[in-house]
Amino acid sequence: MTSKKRASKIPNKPSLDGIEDDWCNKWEENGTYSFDRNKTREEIFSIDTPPPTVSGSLHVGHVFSYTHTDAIARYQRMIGKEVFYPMGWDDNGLPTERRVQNFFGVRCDPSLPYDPDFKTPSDAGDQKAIKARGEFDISRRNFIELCHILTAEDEKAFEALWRRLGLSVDWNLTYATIDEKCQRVAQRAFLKNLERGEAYQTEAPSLWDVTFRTAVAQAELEDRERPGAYHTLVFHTESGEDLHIATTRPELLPACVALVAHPDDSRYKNLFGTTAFTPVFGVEVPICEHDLADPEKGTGIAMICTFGDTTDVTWWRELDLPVRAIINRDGRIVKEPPNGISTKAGIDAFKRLSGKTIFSAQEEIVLMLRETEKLIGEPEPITHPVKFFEKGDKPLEIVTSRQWYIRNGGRDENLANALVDRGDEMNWHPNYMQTRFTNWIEGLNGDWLISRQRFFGVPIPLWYPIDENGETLWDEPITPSENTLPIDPTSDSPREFSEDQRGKPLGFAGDPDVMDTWATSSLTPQIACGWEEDGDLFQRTYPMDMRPQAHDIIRTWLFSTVVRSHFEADSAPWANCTLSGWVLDPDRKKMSKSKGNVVTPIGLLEEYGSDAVRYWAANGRPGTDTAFDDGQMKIGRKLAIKILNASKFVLGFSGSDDAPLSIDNNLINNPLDCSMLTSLSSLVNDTTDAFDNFDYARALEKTESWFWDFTDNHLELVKVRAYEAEGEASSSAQHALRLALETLLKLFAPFLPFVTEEVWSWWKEGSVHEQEWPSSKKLLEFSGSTGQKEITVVAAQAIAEIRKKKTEAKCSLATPVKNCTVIDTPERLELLRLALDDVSAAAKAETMNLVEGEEFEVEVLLAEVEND
RNA sequence: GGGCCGUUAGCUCAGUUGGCUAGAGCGCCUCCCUUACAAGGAGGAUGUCGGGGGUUCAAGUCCCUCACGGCCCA
Repeated sequence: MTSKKRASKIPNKPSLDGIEDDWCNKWEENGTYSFDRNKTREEIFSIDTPPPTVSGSLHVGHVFSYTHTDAIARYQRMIGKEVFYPMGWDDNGLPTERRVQNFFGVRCDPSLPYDPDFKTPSDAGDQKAIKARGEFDISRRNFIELCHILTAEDEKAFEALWRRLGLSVDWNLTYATIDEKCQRVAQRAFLKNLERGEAYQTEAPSLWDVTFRTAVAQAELEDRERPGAYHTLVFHTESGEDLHIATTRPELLPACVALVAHPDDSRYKNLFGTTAFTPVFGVEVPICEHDLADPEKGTGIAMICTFGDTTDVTWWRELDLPVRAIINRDGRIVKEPPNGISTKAGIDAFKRLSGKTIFSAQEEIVLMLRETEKLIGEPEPITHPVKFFEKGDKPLEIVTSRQWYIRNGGRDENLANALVDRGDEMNWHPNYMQTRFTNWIEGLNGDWLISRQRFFGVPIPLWYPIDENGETLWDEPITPSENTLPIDPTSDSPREFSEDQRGKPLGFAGDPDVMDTWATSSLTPQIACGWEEDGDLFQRTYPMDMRPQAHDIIRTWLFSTVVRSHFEADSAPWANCTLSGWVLDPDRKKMSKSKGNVVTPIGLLEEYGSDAVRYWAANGRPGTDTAFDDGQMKIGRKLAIKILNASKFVLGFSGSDDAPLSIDNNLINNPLDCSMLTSLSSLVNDTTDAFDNFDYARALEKTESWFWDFTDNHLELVKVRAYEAEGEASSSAQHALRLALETLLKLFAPFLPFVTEEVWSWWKEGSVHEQEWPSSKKLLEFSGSTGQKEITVVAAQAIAEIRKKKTEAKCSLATPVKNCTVIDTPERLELLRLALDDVSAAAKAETMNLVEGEEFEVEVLLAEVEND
């Protein structure tokens, strides 16, 4: 435990300035956080970091939750685990695509051939110039190349921020979800899903965003309150009576395939099984019963259209109704009337709608209903929830199209139960978060739609044969062999064909779609651990030990990752799921760019220092939302400075410059010193338990509290004795202080990696982050039999009381005490007696009297008071 | 409408299987330049533990209920 370093390494005026750059560089040079893949599975702690979306900007929420993970990573490293801690970038997906379009002023046209001579637009980033020239079209491959150019820049900025924050990531293990390896993994996993029947395609109604022209999955939906209006339409029953139907979407009247009411609704019971005729179009539709019909809504009887909302889809499926689709993928009414509309009046009426947007179609149909007097009264305005794509700004439509799905239990109870059970294989921190996972699975009502009609993503790795009539045979996909992955079916051709057969009769067609981003990012454990790429690494790291994330992605990312591991490995992907909360602004609203309340992390790191920001973050309890509070960062900075100063003090007793700052346990024999170490030993116990339970916040809180008590009381009490140049009593104080400091630096290291490393470097070799976590058992051994924990408590109370008397007398704490009398129980006096010299010295008391009594009380006769 | 979480000092939050007089920091007030620290230190005041009911010798903690806030989903 000796060190060759000298006390002269300790700066005169310790400072936090610049320590981030210094230590980031040294950690990189020394490979402090590099992963040693020769360790066995038992020795390794593997962390599945959810890759942040690189085209967005990092915000304090990222800093918050990634700090939590890093604290745990550092703890695991110190208890001897080889930490596998890779970082990824999620650059795959729509946000990147949009950014690339805007930044370079280009649009992707997947039908264009790849242009190998394409040059990056010279006016990239110049919005004015781009606006002047307008966007131009490029091929998918060229577009993706531009995506790579832009995300590479983003990744550099992200990495710099993470390094500055002090994440102990091994930066040699970085991946990006659009890189070649990730594409290969995603395509391989898809092909395996396909082979096992876990992936399938079907022509089905799916939610469609007309702006982005893409299908949208259930997990990407959000409800937004929108104004609407109930229009009351007049249908006719087969016996010629009027039937009033309230609808918010009269423009879908030509898509009406049935009417529906609740089975118990006495108003309509006698109509079930009969038919009615739609107004204007005169189409005969059945009147059905279904318990999803709400007797309270409108007139209690609703029209079912293909498709107005997801309830329509349910009714259509369960009541086995025909399809009369009238909305195309642009969100306009189709040209030709759907089957069922056969009268001349009906066809003429439909012509007035075709080609119109939803909005103008509604105006037109209202006009027609008025003309035929089939609209009762005025539309009644209401506010109701409407489904949106979370990134979109027009209501979703439901269109029927051919899409790929992966089974997720939404249509298969056995699978759903199996996935719920996977939740039991994992430890959830905090525990109650598992309920959200279970509830989400139980609430699913469809499989996972993974095809996206976008460009920047992993292509669905399939081709389809074209028959002699030029019809594409969608049901007979051609799969690539695994060793050719990744492929792009729009530019690569299947091995049985040549490129000139693309799109021709008896040739082939490539699947034009890409996979949902989650279809790749749900595979991060497979990607990071080298599934089917590096079997040796895989068996050392998978299933992973830990996966952190914010609680809002339980239903998306967490869930889909469990689905993929369930299929691919028949296991849960991780042993532990940790959930972090959100950073809220002071009004308790979620911080977000659109609200303009986002603070840039780099500014915070520069203003308060990385340790201070980490301190704030680490105070956020697992799973608990935390208000953004720069006051906490100021406190964190204060704590870091206090650590510097206290360390300087503790290490400043070495006397002559060439005395090594050693720790010799045998020299620690003073009862107060031993008592302090006993107390420290139980702190180590508490923090170790907290960390083992992934409760970093508790570990920090306990350590911090103990540390402040240590500086306020113990340092003050032993100060005089420690200053004595020589002697046994002085040595005991000095060596105990050093042992306490060494221990504290280790306890703080997961939270404040910079300041602890700085102090460590003053007197020790190596990195504090590579040290062994303190052992409470060893500390107990060092403190020996005299280490009664209460001595330090009693002594601290006595000195605190004396300080209080001095303060009440408005005297300096340096004021000498003529006589001090402590009244207390015999047991406590016995303990105090063991530290009496230190208490007396710290109080500057000439004489100390100990008097037995019932209650603790201190009487102080101050020297100056006597003189007055 | 359902699920989950929260409500403790002016503010931000601790308070683990129920157990001494409910705590910390910030802010506020008073004092102190003391040989680690004035970007510091010492001390002080501050509570209907959201409301109501129940279980218990004992409830901030357990149960019921209501209110408010947040998130997720219908």
